[in-house]
Formats: sequence, structure tokens, C-alpha cells
Amino acid sequence: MSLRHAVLGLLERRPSTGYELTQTFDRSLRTSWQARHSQIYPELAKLEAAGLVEVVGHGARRSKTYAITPTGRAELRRWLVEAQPDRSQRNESGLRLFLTPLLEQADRRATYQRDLAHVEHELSALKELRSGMAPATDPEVFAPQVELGIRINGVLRDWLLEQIDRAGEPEGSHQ
Amino acid sequence: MSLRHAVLGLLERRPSTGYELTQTFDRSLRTSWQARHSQIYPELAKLEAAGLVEVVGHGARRSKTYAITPTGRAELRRWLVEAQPDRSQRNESGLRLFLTPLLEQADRRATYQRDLAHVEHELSALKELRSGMAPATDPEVFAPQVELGIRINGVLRDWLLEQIDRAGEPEGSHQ
DNA sequence: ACAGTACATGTCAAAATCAACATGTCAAAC
DNA sequence: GTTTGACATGTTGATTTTGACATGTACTGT
Repeated sequence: MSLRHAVLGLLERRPSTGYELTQTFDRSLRTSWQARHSQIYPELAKLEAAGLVEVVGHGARRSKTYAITPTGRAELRRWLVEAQPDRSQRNESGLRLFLTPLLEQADRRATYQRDLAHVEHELSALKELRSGMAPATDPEVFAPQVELGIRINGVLRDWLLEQIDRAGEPEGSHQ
Repeated sequence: MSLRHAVLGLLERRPSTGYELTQTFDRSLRTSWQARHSQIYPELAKLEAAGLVEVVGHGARRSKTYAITPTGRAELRRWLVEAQPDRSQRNESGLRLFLTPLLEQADRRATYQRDLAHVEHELSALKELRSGMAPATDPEVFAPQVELGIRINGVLRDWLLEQIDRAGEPEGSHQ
């Protein structure tokens, strides 16, 4: 039940509406956990019923702002500190990378190129985020995560470049 | 429907029984895609019904060996080359890393330590795998993936060490 | 006034996944 | 000979996740 704790965690960062949570899932959390609004709204209702979150305000367009309660905070801490992590993952890109060697050279090269383009894109987005980050606003709560993302994507980029090189050699080298 | 393609991919590598696939999911694929036997056996049945795989042999203990068919191979290639990748992930460890800064210092330090222990463990397992890998057996189909795993876990280790250092400073430094 | 778009919340049926139940085979150790 | 454990395949009910359907609100530009 990670969705529950993801929602609690985001509400610990700041009180939010379901709509805002949906966007955060889509923007910041997409590389760790994803959820659609059709999952988030029911989950908020369940969390409220369980007393882990509460509605702290009503805004425009029927929006409800939720905040975490002390009970919810305790549950979040318990999960982070005491619950044993589930290390398994679901990562389609990883699966593709694992299977790509099965392709013939030209196809393999093409898919690595496509992945490389995506990684470069991610990398520049993260670097822009890093440079534009107000050092006062998110005091270091956020910066290290961005840094980690940059490093992992850097490793991925280098690795992909090596694979592309390698896939090109047998045909392209020494005319 | 990544499970389907994961199974096709594994059968492209070599014909296998459901039991063998289950083990491969658990051992090699656990960082990309996981599946239990209760999902794998029905999926094999569906794939067989669809003509993407076929039974090529019966072994001891009622075991059935499946192999990919030409149709299945075509579908696998189509998925790898033409289908647009789903970049979203489900990764509880990533989620925890994202939320850990919310904890107070002592808890934060402790969870980073726990993660570090796990990463070190992964790292030594991968390095052993690298050294023990027959260069002739899995000719390079497998080696680059192991190398990537080593590099990513290395980045993770360094990052965690930095975070632990940082979390220790305000209290532990200059007596 | 009207159109388009972003905001905002919900529900529902289908599909995917998981944990538990269920059954049986074969080899090695004792 | 029998117990233990790895091998091997299945099913079932509950939970999680998805994609589509559904509805309404507020602002912005024309």
C-alpha cells in the first residue's frame, strides 16, 4: 500500500488538493510512483475516513484542501522508519533495456538512440531545475534528490553511448 | 501489458518452463519487472492460445517447456522497436528516498544507513556476478546490463554516503 | 456572448497483480 | 521406508491500477 504513504508524504510536505497531488505525482513522482486522479480521490476519502488526513479548507471550484493529521504523521514515520522496504520494481524502460540485446544490430542501435534522446532530455530538465532552484525555498529537502536524478541519468547516458558505439563498430569501423 | 513482453523476451533468450521463468523473474528481472508464478502460468496459457508461444517439450514432474514462435518473435520486436515506451515506474525504494528528507535527523540517518547496507550488498553481488561470468556463455548480451547495475548502485552508494555525512554534521561536528 | 482551456472532483468496469490455497513429483538424506 | 526439500503447475478471491465516462467551474481571449 505505497499509494497511501505517497499521499501522506506529499501532504506532510504541504497541504494540497487532490488535483495538486495528481500533478505532483505526474511531475515529481513519476520516476518513483505514479497514480491517476481516479486512484487519488478515493484514496483521500479512505485516508480521511481513517483519520490520517483531514479537510482544512474549501477553495474555488469545489476544491478541498487536505492536510495530514498527527495520526497520519505517525503512520508515515512508522512506514518510513520501521516497515521493511519492498525492493521490487516495475520499470518498463528497464525491461526494454534488458531485452534490447536480443534485437539485431540496426534495431538495437535505433532503440538505444531513442533512449539516449530521452535521457538527454531528462538531464537538461533536471539541470535547469537545479539552477533555478531557490536555495531558501526548498532548503535541501529537494536539492539532493535532483542531484541524484542528474547523476543516475548521467550514468545512463554514458552507458547508452557506449552501447551505441559498440553496436556501430562491426559494420561502421575501418572502411 | 509488459508482462507479456517480458515473458516473450525471456523465451527468445532460451526455451523455458514456467518454473524457470519464475526464477528468472525473481533473480535477474527483479529490478525491472517482477511477477509471481500465479501470474506467469496463466500468461503462458494465454500466449499459447494466441499462438505467440508453443510447447516444445515435456520434462520431468509434468513440466512443459515453452518456446517463442515466429509470430511471438515479431510481436516482441514490434514492441521493442515500434511501441512507444511507458517511462513511468513503480519503485517503493525511490518513493522512500523521495520522502526521507521529511524525517527528523536521527531517523533520516538511520534509514539512509539501512539503504546503504542494501546497496552495498547489491553491489558486491553484481561484482561477483561480473567476475564469475563466463565470457563465452552470455557473450555480451548480459555483461553490459551487469555493468550498468554496478554503476547505478555506485552512484547510489556515493549519494547515500553524502547524505549520511550531511545528516551527521550539525550535531557530530566540532566538539 | 462564446469558445476554448485549465481547473477540479468524482465513479465504474476491466485488467493486472498478489497472497493464499491446492496438488502432485522426484531425489537425497537419514 | 520415510521424511524433507526442491521441483513444478495450477486456481481463486481480494486488492490495486487503469482508462473511460461523467460533470461542473472559472478564466482568458475574441
